[in-house]
Amino acid sequence: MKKKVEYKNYLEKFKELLKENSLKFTNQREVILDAIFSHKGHFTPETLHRSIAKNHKEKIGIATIYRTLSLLENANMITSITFGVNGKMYEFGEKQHHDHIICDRCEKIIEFFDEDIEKLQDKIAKIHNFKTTNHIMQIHGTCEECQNKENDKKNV
Amino acid sequence: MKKKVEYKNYLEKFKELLKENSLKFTNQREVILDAIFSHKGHFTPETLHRSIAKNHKEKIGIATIYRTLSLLENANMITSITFGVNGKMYEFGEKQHHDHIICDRCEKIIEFFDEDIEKLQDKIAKIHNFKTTNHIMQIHGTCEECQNKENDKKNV
DNA sequence: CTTATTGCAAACGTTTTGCACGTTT
DNA sequence: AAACGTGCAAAACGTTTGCAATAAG
Repeated sequence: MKKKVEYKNYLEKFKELLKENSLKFTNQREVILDAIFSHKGHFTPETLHRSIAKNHKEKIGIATIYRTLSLLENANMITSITFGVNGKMYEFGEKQHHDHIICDRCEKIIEFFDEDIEKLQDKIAKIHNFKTTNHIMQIHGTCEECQNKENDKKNV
Repeated sequence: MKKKVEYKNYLEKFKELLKENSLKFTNQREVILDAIFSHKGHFTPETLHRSIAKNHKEKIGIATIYRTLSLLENANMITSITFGVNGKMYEFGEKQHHDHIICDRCEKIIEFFDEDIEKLQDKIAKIHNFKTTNHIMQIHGTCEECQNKENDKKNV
């Protein structure tokens, strides 16, 4: 029940966004919004596209996916993160800002938030007279699981 | 004079790297190394390529640039940073680890280092039993200069 | 003379775009 | 009806790769 209500809000917000900009509420946009909402965690335009192809009868072109994702990102309803050189990842937005720990072996993503780091970032921006719009912080390495796997191999 | 000596060290280090891996010291590689060294600040494979085309008579294929950059990055002689989705940036390596403040208007890059942030990152990695290989931290926003430009416009 | 390296062009994966057609307002 | 959105295929972008020719060890 709770989820239903949340989605309604999300959808309402989206509709307002469209109205404010004289954009149109189309079936495709609704399907994409729904798919984003029900997609747990992180997704790429590709995974979203596949997930829609699987779970909805409507076939939506990849170009429309890209266009809608940009729209939503600009409206701060989703957030994007860039890792390497191969594409962007998105995540359902609106939640509290957080940063990422990324396992380069299994590509697992762990989210974290640290008040002190946030404060230090603000301090540094201030020192340089910088007006911050956002920041990126990623810790790359090997997660516990993958470390264990590596050790197992060595001990054979 | 100081620079000359530094470059010699850099070149020596590169030659050792090659020898250790039974790789060859080619003219192209020397030119690329030189170009990287004399390139102030940050560069992309493209800018490096153009700079070589301009300042050296030898024409070097873009593929060779990419291959050499990977080589140098793996050997930790240069470092790469990824911003958006449009390609990598490199910087002359070996120097102390640092992070970046990026102006999204004029694309200026300011480097900074903060001991406390580093410590906090280690702390967080430890909490999650993560073995860190490196981390990325970027503050995005508008630099002082660009803020002033914007204000000027408003006050016309 | 063996092995690595190069340049080229083709392939790659992701993202963007032009355009004729469809849909929302 | 006007304006915006769509799907498609083609283009664009940075990057990687296969290959035959070339250069270094």
